[in-house]
Amino acid sequence: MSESNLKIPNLTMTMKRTSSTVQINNQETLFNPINSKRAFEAVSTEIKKLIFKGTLKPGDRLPSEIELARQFGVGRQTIREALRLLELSGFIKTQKGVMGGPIIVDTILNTLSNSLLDAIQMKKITIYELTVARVEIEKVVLSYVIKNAEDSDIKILEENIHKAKKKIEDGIQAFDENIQFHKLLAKASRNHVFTIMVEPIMAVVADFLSRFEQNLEHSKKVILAHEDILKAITEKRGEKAISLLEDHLLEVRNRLQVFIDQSRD
Amino acid sequence: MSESNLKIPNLTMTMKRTSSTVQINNQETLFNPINSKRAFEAVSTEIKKLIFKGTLKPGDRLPSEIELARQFGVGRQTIREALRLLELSGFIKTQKGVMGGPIIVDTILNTLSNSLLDAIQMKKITIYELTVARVEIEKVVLSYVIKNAEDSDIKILEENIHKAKKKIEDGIQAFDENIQFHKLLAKASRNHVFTIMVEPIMAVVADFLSRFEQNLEHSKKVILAHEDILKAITEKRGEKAISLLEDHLLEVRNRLQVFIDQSRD
DNA sequence: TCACATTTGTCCGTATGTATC
DNA sequence: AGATACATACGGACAAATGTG
Repeated sequence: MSESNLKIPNLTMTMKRTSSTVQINNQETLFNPINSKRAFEAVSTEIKKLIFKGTLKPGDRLPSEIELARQFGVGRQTIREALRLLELSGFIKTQKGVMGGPIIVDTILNTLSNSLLDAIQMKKITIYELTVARVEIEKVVLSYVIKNAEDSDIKILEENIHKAKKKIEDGIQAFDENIQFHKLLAKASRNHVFTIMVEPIMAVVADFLSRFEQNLEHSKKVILAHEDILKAITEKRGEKAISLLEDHLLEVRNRLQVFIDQSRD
Repeated sequence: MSESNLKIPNLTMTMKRTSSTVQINNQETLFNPINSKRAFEAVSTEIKKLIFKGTLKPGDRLPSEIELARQFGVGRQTIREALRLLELSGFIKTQKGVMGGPIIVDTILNTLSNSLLDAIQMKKITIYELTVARVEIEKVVLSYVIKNAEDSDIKILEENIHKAKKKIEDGIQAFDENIQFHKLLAKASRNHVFTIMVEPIMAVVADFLSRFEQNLEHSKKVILAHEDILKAITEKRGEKAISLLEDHLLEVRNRLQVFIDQSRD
């Protein structure tokens, strides 16, 4: 399949001080400006650059560790540590075996969700904060859905509801579909920033909601709320849609209240 | 200072299948349930557990790599790869030298912002999308600033403006301070989720703005806008503040119009 | 200032397991 | 089934940084 006699461009250790991509460290970040970049960081950054530039795309195979070590002019351990960074950041996965090696993927949003969970476990973020932010962001998202959504988006949302209803008819809960609905809404806003922000939040919300014993009645209720919202969207009744969404989200928030109370302070 | 004759509890390779932390894989994650956990992942998970449990707290020093390798019954390379995961996740930093070693820190929120930045760069988000999202998110943020900001937050914002003004008087642009103002606003919302979201957005905005030749006149204008906004905040005039912010951001957006036109489609 | 010990950073060689052909 | 190519992992070695006496 994917050709992989890739030559990492002429970076054979051109990396002395890769003028790092956009930095966040403007100020007071108690971090690394002192620590001259380590080799594995430089390698990781170089590969990331190639991915950002589009030279490397999901599905592409990187050369094997040994070959990477040769091309970058570093040892294998360095390459391995660089790959660990890329893997944890959601840029690559590794496959063992003969046609294996590092493969470019795009699972950054998963990565984000996991980090969010870590942050919650470390109590740096409370579920209260998260749900508050969720409501606000989704309200904004919805206003852009009404502005920007195309027929295809509406169709996808309708399919989501349809699938959910079918499950209910079969006596199965539609948990995943109901979470998915909100992610699809974000996509329908046609703004990737919103998509990126909503995805990990919904993953965490799903994680917490899944700890309740769900029941069919509730699933059904959620679907009906989604249906109403979608209807208001198609009718371009913006304010109606937003108020429906708000009601819906506040109800979900109440169901999470147990967790919220636990984490509020 | 920090004692570090820590003995990692009796985990001398008890890790066969550490029942992985909270999972997110609800759906379509094409991921790892098959792949039996690798040694460095197991080590990483064990150490993370100790951090979550509170056994290890920020400031604590972990044993040296060699000692960790001994205690876990694995090689040093495995320990190093585990440390890379923990480092990138914001749980530890490493210091060289005699009193060095892995040290527990808590920079998870930074990690989150960095991941968001990766996602933004990966999705090839247009400046148009970015500025649209920025305006909306900052408006929400500001409404929470007015609700939640404490005197200390206001003070910090005032200091920011003061510092910026001083720079202008000295004939120096106050670029960083003017970017910082928006990050500080996010912090003053007292919702960490907003803080995390605004950070990468401002990083990208700063990156684009820095490509213009800035001038003192403009810097000054920006500071005055910030000052007006802050004044409206302290006077609890919410709507006024928001409309001022909106004007300000739209003006910035106009300055970016060149790029926006280029990237709009 | 100058050794000295400690610890990360890095390289190399080797062995093993595993997936593919 | 056997050969191949790859990740995974171990151990030894040395350089570089850093704090101590």
